[in-house]
Amino acid sequence: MVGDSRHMRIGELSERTGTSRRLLRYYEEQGLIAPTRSANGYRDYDEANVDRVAQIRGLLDSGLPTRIIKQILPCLNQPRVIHFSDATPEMLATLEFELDRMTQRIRCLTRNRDAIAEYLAAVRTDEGREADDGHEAVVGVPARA
Amino acid sequence: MVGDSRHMRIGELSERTGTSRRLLRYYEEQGLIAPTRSANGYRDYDEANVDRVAQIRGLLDSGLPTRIIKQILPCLNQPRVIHFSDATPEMLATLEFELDRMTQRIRCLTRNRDAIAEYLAAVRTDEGREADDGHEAVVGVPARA
DNA sequence: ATTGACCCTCACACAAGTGTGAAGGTCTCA
DNA sequence: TGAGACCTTCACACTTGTGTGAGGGTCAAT
Repeated sequence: MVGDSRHMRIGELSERTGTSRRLLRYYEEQGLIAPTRSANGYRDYDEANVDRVAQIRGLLDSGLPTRIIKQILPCLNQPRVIHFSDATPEMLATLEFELDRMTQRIRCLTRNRDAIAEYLAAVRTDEGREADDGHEAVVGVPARA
Repeated sequence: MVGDSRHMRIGELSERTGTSRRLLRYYEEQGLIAPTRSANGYRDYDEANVDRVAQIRGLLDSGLPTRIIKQILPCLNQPRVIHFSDATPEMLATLEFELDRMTQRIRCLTRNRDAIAEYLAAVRTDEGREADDGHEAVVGVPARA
């Protein structure tokens, strides 16, 4: 199957991903997406770019810089298939390093999220009563940077 | 127990947390830490600030801006005890909102981390063989922003 | 042929997090 | 009393991700 060729210009991609045109161009400039160009200079995106952009946004929001996202994206190809032939040793090292960092981030976020969840639960339990005194609840602890 | 009063100046805290003095002052300016001052103008930090700073760094690295960290830190007090009396409704709303965002971040990071882990595993399995052709492996999908 | 809705590039601007350094105060030790 | 190692504030500067707008093409519909 040669795939459906549902193409679009920057405006549509912008609307479908909730991302400003400016940012789509920026991501391109950073090498995160590579739309083709139509006869007139217009950028031409295909369906796969929708997920791609969502992925980029998610990673950016999680604190990864474009520089890193650019490096890990090739391992996360659209048809959910890995094509590796271009796996240099440095590349793999970077990947392992980032894997670790991501795991740390996840731990830190989880710990703090759980702490907040507990806090909210405690406050809600306490609702109605006047809480003018100190109450107790166990809270998480930071991650080692 | 009135707690051990192991105090220190900015230089020591900097070394113990691996954070530049500049940043410690910046975090203070942003209201994330509030050292007291000695008779001379020197900042005076106590032991609890070590964990505090680690926590701040972790959250920052996870993509949370100081503005948000400032809001959630009060719920994450040092003796791992929650003192709530200052829980305004807006505050709780913000907290719930951020809780959601953190959960999304965690999902996105986890998904992508797992994808990278699988990629690495696949590459390693393949090690030695000449991989000049496309190989296959299932990969994760982005998070909805 | 003009209008309107697209697209293009370029560039200035801004907030956040961080580095760096100047100009100067404090304290300890020889 | 001077040197050295701290500390202070202030300020300029860089990078990243983002907004905004100027100046200008393309294209379809009227």
